[in-house]
Amino acid sequence: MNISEVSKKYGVPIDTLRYYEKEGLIPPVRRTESGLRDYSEKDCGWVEFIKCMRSAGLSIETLREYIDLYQKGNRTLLKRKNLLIAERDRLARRVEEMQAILQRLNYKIDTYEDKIVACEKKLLQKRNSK
Amino acid sequence: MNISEVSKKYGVPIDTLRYYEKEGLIPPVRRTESGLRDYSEKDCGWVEFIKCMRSAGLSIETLREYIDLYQKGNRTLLKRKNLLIAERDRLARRVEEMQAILQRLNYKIDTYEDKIVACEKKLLQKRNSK
DNA sequence: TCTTGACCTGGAGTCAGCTCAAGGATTTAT
DNA sequence: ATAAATCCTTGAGCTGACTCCAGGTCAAGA
Repeated sequence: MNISEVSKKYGVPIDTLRYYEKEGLIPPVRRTESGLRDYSEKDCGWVEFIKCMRSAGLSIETLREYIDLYQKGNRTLLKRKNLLIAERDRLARRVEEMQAILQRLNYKIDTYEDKIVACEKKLLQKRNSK
Repeated sequence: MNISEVSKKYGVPIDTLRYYEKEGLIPPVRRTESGLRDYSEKDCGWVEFIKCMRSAGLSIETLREYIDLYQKGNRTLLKRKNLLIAERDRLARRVEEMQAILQRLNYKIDTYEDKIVACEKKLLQKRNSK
């Protein structure tokens, strides 16, 4: 699979794919004889994983670290797990925070309803009193 | 309340407070005779609101727009409500996405448990066969 | 064969959102 | 009364994460 196919398949810009690889977020992709990237299934898996984790807010730095550990093989399993746990916990806290803010927004929207009704009433009264 | 008190109270850096005001995220704060900012209760309320909304990911631009509408008075009530609804919907989608990724991370962590157990077993077998 | 489009690299540019620095006025503690 | 801390403004600098550009190579259709 060439780079533009991967780009289309996962909705990640070509420049970003190259950037991720350069930054070590994706293990080096195999090349054709002439030097063009040829993504394997596994490479695609990485692209999808990185896209997903980035969208959850994991930093480039964190993901680089994870891939780095991955490339060192089995002896980093525990470290990788702990990294994932730390990120999961961070994400969980973030989600809770956002849910609370969601509540707050909902409440605020409700009070806007009331304000708008009150405001219309006032306008109506004004009109009637003319 | 002076700027450093507000900064401490809400955990927003002084520079950021000035930046928010300059960018119109907070209505202009009243000054003392000599030009120092003197935050009212209401100003503090804005600071808290902006801090909260920023932490939920609302953009500077969006918040500027909201404060802008607010300062135009009652005739923008509906617009403000609609803005809040749009942001709430965006946030809700975001939260759902993040929950899904949380699931995925949890699953991945579980499989790491298994891998680690399998790996330890293998090591043990090696040691015994020596 | 020629040309057009996709790919390559290295490095510069961009954007949001702060954060810091310089130079000067004001307030507060001694 | 004076030194130290805090405030002010303007404008530059920084960080993370891309995104674009120039200049060159490669591949596939007319």
